Amino acid sequence: MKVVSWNVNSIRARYDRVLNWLDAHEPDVVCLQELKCVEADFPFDAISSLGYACTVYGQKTYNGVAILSFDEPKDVVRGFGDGVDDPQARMVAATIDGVRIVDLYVPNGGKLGSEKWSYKLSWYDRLVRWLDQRCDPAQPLVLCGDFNIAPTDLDVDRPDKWRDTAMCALPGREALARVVDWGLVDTFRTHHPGGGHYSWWDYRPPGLRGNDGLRIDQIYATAPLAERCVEAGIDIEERQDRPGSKASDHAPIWADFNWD
DNA sequence: ATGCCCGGACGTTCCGGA
Repeated sequence: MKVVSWNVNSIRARYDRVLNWLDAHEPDVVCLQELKCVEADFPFDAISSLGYACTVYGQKTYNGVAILSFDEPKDVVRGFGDGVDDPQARMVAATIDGVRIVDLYVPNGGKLGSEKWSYKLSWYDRLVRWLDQRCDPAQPLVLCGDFNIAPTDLDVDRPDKWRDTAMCALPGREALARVVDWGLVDTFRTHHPGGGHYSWWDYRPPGLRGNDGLRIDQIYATAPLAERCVEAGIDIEERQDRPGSKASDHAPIWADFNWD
């Protein structure tokens, strides 16, 4: 089972790229973030024609997540359902081929100390509560997406520049660590213990040209699944613009599991 | 100290992104 996570920065702006990439790689499960559209504007027909069922949680202009899968999605959940009044579409979950798939677009966090920063930290707290109450680390589960946190300085090209930002500041890293401590393994880090691997580069200079990257997209797995992860990677080629085709600011990341 | 580059929108500049 090949699982992909990709923040596409607008599914409509990335329409051709996403279709071509899916056609070329044929992953079993694809978790998309930042659709930036409501469900009615999602390209169901084109993606379905490649064989995928689409589980979409959309939102106008901002956010929006989706899980694409060859197998039928079961037990679909949109949002934490924790009683918090939160209109932002940042989480969707489904069970596919016996694996619980959880797709996240964690809030950016804005400036440290801002309202958005508080929202990000509380969102992480809600995630941990949801995992504790609704999921089991002894069962096969994938938790993936855009976490908007570089877990350690190994995941940052210029740690000094990014230290006091929402992507790297200690309270955020501690919040992410509490999620991981619930019972998760970082599939990429397991297979690539060294630094210098990133999944996001700002459009603005120095960006990709200057390799000012962060590894803020991750595919985590619980132990019974992580021990079956045979390889993981980042498709940095897809971060490159091509003639007439602009890239997302995030590269797709993937993990391959020996599962069925 | 800020913008740089993008995408989206009751657009003609703004907001949000990370």
